[in-house]
Amino acid sequence: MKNITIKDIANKIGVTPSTVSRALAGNVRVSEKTRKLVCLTAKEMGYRHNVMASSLRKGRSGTVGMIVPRVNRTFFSNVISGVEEILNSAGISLVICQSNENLHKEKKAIETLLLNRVDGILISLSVQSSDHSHLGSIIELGIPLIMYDRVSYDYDCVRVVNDNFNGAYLATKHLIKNGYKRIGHFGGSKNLKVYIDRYEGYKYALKEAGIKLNEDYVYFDVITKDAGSEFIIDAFYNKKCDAMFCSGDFSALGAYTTLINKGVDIPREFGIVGFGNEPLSGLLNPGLSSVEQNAKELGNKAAKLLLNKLSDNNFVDDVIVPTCFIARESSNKLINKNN
Amino acid sequence: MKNITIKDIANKIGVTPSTVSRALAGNVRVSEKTRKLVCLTAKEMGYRHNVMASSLRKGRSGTVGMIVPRVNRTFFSNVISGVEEILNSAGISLVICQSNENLHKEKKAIETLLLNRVDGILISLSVQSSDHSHLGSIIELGIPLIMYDRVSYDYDCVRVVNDNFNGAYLATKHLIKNGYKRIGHFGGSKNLKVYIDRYEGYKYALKEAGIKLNEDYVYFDVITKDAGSEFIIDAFYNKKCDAMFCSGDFSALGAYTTLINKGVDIPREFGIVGFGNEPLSGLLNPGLSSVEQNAKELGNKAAKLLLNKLSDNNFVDDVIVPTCFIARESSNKLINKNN
DNA sequence: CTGTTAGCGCATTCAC
DNA sequence: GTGAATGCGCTAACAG
Repeated sequence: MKNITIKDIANKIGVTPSTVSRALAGNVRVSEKTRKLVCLTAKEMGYRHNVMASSLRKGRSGTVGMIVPRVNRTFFSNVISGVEEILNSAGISLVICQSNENLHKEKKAIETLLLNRVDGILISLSVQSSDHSHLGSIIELGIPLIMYDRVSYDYDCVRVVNDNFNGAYLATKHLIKNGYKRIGHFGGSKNLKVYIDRYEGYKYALKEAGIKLNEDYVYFDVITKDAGSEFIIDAFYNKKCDAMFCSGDFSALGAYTTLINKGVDIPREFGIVGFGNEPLSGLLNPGLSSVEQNAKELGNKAAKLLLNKLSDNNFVDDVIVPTCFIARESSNKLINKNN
Repeated sequence: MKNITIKDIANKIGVTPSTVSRALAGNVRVSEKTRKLVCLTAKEMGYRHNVMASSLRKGRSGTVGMIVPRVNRTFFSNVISGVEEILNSAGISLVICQSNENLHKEKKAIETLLLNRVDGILISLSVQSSDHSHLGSIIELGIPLIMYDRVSYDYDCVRVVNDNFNGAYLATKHLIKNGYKRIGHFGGSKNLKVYIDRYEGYKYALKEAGIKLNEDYVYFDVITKDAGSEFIIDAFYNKKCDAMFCSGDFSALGAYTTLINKGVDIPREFGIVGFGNEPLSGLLNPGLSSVEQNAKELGNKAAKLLLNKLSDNNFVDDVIVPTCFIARESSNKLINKNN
C-alpha cells in the first residue's frame, strides 16, 4: 500500500500541495470550503501526515528526550508517568533513555537525543555524574534543558526539585518531638545535592531543637537495603543511637528488618523514618514513617516547564515540589504496646 | 551556531556530498584515505548526523514505539527497562506511550506512533481492550508488531508472555502440598488472557490433586488492594476458605492485611499466595509467597524479537518467559510458631 | 485565498 | 572510487 502524500490529495482535488498543507495545518487563510474538501479527501484516501518530513522541514522534531537514572524505580517511574501525561496531551512524543546511574551511558544518551534532534531534554543526573561538562553540548545547541530531581547548578537551565530540605527537616523534627534523643542520619552519595539537602534539613532540625550534631551518628553511602542493614548495627550497638533518619526507604528498611530480627522493639527502642514513601512502607507493620515526594506531580511540573520553554516563554523559574512527612508507627516512641 | 551538513564537509575538503555520505555510512566503496579525511573533518567541524533527514530519505525512523498500560507499575517499569536496554544498545530510540488502561488512549497512542513512522511497535493491551480492531492499522501498514504480556490472538504478530499457567499451577500446588483444603481463587479482569491462564493453572493444580473445583471460592474483579480486602471477608467468614491464590500481589496484600488486622493467623489459619513478586512482598513479616514474572527478561526478549523482525527475519516464534514460585511464610501452614 | 518556487539534509541510482 | 542528479514529503516566503 503506497503512502498517500499531500501531493496525491492535491492532484485529486485540483489544488496545489501548498494549499493542502495549509488546509491540513488548520487555521491558516484557506477557504472553509477547500479546507473541508481537503480534510475529507485526506481521510478518504487514508492520508497520514508524515512527521519525519514535516520535522525536517520545520527543523523541529516534535519529540522530547528524557534521561532517567533507572526507569524501574518507584520514584522515577512516577516522574515518567507525570511527564508522559503532559507531553502526550500536548502532542509531543517522549523518548526515554536510561543512564543506569552510569556517566558514560548518560553521555551516550545525550548524544543519541541530540542526534535525534529532540526539541528539549529532561534529565536527572546519574550518581556518577560529579562532572557535568557533558551538559554543555545541550546548552550550546540552544536546546531547552530541564533538570529534575538530581540537578546541577553549573549550567543555565530550569530545575525541578523536591523540597528535600524540608522533608528531612520535618522528619527529623518529628523524631525529636517524639522523644528520641540520639538521632542518626543515613545519607546517600554526596555527589547528589538531594542528599546534601536532606542532610541540611536534618541538621537544621537538630539545631532548632538545641541538639548538638554528633558526627558519629552520621553515615553516607549508597542507600540500598544492604547498606542500611550494615550501618544500623554500628549505629545501634556501638554508637547507641535511638533513632535514624534515612535518606531512602530501602535503606530504612534494611535497618528496620535488621533490628526487628534482632528483637529490637521498633518504635519503642528505636525510631526510624525513611524518605520516598515507597508503596510498601504503609503496608508494613509497624508502618514505616516516610517523606512523600509527589513524584508524579514533579513530572507534571517538569513537563509543563519544558512546554513553556518550547513556546519561547523564557521566563520560567525553578520549581520546588513540596514534600510531606507521613507519620506511621515506626517513629512513634510512645505508641501503645497493644496497637 | 549553524548546523554543519555533509555539504559543508564536502566543500571543505573538495569532494561531493555523496562521497561524504558514503564515507560516513562506513563500509561502502570509498578509498580509505578519503574516508579518514571525511571522518576527521566531520569531527573537527562538529558535524552531527541529521537523523530526521536520514530517516525521511530512508523511509525508516529508527525509532520503536512502546505502549504500556501504566509505566509506574513494578512489572511494566521492569519490562520497559528490559526493552530500553536492548534497543538502546542497538541504536534504536524508544518512544513510550501510556494507555492508562484506557481503550481510547490506546488507540490514540497507536495513531501517534504510526504518524511518527515508528519502525515497530510493542504493545501490552489495556484492560478495556476487549475489541482489538485498532491493531489492524498496524498490521495493514506492515509495521512489525510485538505484543507482550497482555496479548491478543486476533492478529498475526509475535507474542511474548509469561508462563502464567505454570506460575499459578505451582503456587496452587504449593498450597495444596502445605495442607490447605479449601483454596480460593482471586482473579483479575476476564478481558485479559493472563488472568484466564492463571485461573486455568489454578484449576489444573486442583484437578491434579483430585480436588473438585468449588466455584463459590472463585472471585474475579480488579486486583487492587481494596478488592482483595473486600473479597477476603466473604471467602474467609462465609465460604470458610482456608487459603487463597491471588492473581496479583496487591490484592493478596489487601487480603493479607485485612485478615491480620482481624487477628487471623497467617499462615496457620489461612494461607495466601500472590502473583508478581512485588519488592515489598519479601519484606513483609510473614513474607508473602508469590510468583516471580521476570519482567526485565520479558522486556529483553520482546525487544530482541522486534530487532529480528526489523532485520527481516520473519521466522520468529512466540516466546514464553518462565515464571517461578517464591515460597515465603504466608503459605506455610506448618510453620513453626516461633519462626 | 491560492499558486509558485525553493529548499530542509541526506542517500541512492546511474554514470564515468 | 567518485561525481551528478534526483527526490523522500513537507512548509514557508513571496507573489498575485
